[in-house]
Amino acid sequence: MDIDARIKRRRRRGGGPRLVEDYEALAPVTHLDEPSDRGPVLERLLDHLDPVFDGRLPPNAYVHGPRGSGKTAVVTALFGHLERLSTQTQSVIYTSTRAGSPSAPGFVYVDARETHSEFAFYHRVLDALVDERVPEHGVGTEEIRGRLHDRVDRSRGGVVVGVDHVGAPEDTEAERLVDLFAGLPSNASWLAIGRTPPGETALSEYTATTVHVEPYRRQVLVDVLMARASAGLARQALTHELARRIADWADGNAHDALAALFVATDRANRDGRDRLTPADVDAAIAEVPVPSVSLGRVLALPANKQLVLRELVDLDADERASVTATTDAVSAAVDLSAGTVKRYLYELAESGVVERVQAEQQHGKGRPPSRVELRFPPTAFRRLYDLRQE
DNA sequence: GATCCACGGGAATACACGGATG
DNA sequence: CATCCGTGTATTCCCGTGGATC
Repeated sequence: MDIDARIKRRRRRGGGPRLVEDYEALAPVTHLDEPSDRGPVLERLLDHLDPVFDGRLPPNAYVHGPRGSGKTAVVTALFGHLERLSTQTQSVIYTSTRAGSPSAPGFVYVDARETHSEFAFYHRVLDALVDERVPEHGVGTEEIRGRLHDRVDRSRGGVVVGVDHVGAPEDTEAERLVDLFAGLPSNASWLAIGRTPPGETALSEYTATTVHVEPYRRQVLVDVLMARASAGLARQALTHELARRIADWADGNAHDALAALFVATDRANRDGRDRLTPADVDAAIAEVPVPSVSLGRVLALPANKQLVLRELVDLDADERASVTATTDAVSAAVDLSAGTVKRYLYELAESGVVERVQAEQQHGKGRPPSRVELRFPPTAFRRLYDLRQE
């Protein structure tokens, strides 16, 4: 680690007791390389991917389960390991055969929250497969798709594309994805991950396998919390008792549990304490909305939308009394036009990041305004956002 | 010069209310 | 009394433009 980072860490804790060893390790959006206690799911995913170990492609698949059940945690970890294995195998083969064509399938993880357009999707997959940088401008979608086909057709093993956070069924999301997947090379198969049960999404009509992920059981969730605490907090900072308290409340949702731990930690840290108290935990639990949108989703938003949210979390009640008032307050602080800020707010409400709550109509004239309420814990967002700006 | 996409801006539509109208 | 209309506000929808990048 370089000296700057060491100094920064010292300054940040200001010589007081060091509660937080590592905010990143503690963050609800971070996934550990070895997720705890998702063994059975891992086994079923490996069963599905088994053909890979004979150099063949598995069929398409759909993984589904409720919020915070560890879908992303297990898939990112698994794909990470497989990709590492794959590149190692490739280099072995590369040195022992004359052709440079790799035989082990590649594994690419794509977060649909960050790749909205067709261009972005193919770009992401191609970028993960090749060493050279893939241009983001000046070249059309078809060109990128063509390059991707070339690259994958040349490989013998093909590629498995994992697409996480695929959307709700009502919109045309499933249709769009099917088209997107149809544009992949023939030597590719996909694994989609979402919350929608298979019967309710057209996606499952194209898959041979579906894997269901169950919510965490209470004791397992306690273990998850304790593992996080030991990765990111000072020793003894989180007691078993408090972890149980969080787990009871979170009801199997690891995201919300970790968010509560994160907020509680922030509170204790601000007060200069070196361990969490029941009051910290209670306050944190009160701050996490139910239902809440995942912080990963918030932090995957375009930069300027996050900027708007960053201002929003610092506004006081009367500045949030209506969309118009909020627009005025935010656009005064930010280099965006009022029109854009307002549109953002409506779009954020549409996607569930914030919620519009209609005011009790008071001043007779006109349609009654609605105020904007957060669907995520503001303390957690504030801290994570600020950390990422450094 | 080509391309993507974030912004900006404005038109169209929805909603609430009170008063006018049949 | 039921319905329509005008006004004012909120919300949704759409698309052209331009910055950034290759």
